[in-house]
Amino acid sequence: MISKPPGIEDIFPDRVFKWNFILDAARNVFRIFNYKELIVPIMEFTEVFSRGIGDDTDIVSKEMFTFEDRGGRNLTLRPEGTAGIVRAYVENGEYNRLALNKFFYNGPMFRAEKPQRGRLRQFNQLGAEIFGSEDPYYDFEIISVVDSIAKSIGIENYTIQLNSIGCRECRGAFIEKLKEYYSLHTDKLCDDCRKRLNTNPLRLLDCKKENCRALREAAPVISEHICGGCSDHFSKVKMYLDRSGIKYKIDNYLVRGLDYYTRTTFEFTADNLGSQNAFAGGGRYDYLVEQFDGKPTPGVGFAAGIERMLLLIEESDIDEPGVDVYIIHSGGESLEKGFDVASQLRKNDFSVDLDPEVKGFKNQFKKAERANASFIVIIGEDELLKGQATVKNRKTGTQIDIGFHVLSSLLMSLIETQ
RNA sequence: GUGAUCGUAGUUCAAUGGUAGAGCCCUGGAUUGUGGUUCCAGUCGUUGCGGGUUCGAGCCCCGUCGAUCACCCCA
Repeated sequence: MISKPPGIEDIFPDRVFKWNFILDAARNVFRIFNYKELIVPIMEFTEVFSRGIGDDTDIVSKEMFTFEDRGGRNLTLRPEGTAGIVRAYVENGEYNRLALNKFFYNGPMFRAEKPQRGRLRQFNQLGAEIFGSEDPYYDFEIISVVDSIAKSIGIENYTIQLNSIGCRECRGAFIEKLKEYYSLHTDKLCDDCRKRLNTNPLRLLDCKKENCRALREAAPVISEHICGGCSDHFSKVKMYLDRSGIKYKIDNYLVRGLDYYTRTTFEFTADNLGSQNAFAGGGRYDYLVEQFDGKPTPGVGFAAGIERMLLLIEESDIDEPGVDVYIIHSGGESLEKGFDVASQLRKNDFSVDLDPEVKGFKNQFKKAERANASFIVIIGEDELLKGQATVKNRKTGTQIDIGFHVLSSLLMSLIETQ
């Protein structure tokens, strides 16, 4: 038997329904906040990601599905959404059309990681990006959008972790201080952290090893080293959050694994996700557009994992509605009558199902049950003789007889008034 | 990529190295027209795959593939 590759899922209807519930809720939030949908390719030139995300990040250095196409071009299945959107934004000169753009997107992403709970090789994200303003209001707005989506799909018990990692200038100075400090203690660092000291010193703060954690206690703290501009920016973000009643926790050690972030970074975490505890994350990226040779344009955005949100609402009973009518018949003329009713109702936008094969009534009642039908129409020998069909309201159990000539129209009004 | 645990029917799980089984699901019947409760019967297997040890392997050993969880990292 042929199976699917590791870390890739088939999604069957019961999960698809919840999936669409999440997407619909998100789309509604995006509408409320006036974001427009953007659809960009799943494949890009590899350079889009190496330049956008950073060559030294784990994602680029060891997690991308990269291949040569038949023309010898170096392509990669997108590991995240932002880089491709920035590429599209720059390539199409969107900043010449509007000073400010608010986009949202959703779709599959690919990372060649070892799968575990909440971590897949093909996973789906929905996210948004704002281009064209460095106003802290927009940092708040992005967080507020995620918060609204989480609330509207019924996720409870999540925490918003918030940090500012500074801008081009002050971050550089902070990193120097960090390097200075950790260089004095290289003997106590783990192997990974010794490498990080050169490649990505900010990540030193993120290490979970005991020794490294202990060292962190006395390490320079970022909030004390960001410049006045960044500090002011961060205060305003917090002010907006406070005003709108969105609770958050400052986490000076929140460092994200993509190089493009500046100033505000945030994560939405939930306890019951296992060790992959973030279901959304994002932040500001004021230099990313110029890194793609675009006109310098600040930006801020987020991405949320659909499968992880699905894990969080798995227990909630969001049930797919059933069909309006299920038709039970005994073949021959009774099937023909049932067929006519089904056609009539379907033309009028009602949902109907039936099994054309002649089976026992018990079998058909089971199917009506499984289809979660609101009404069951029974057309058998007796009904044909009487010239009336039996209509049963499945929830109340009451049934009435209705003449065939008014059956369709009466059914429709019954469904609408129930 | 590293580590731990685990792979038996569609599914959930049994089976001191000695003939592969049960619940659920599914199909049919008890009930010649009223489903979600009973009762009865039936279908479904190269025990993930490949080697090895043994008179004999689902069970032990090696390899391989896959899954789960954790590390790493992130959504």
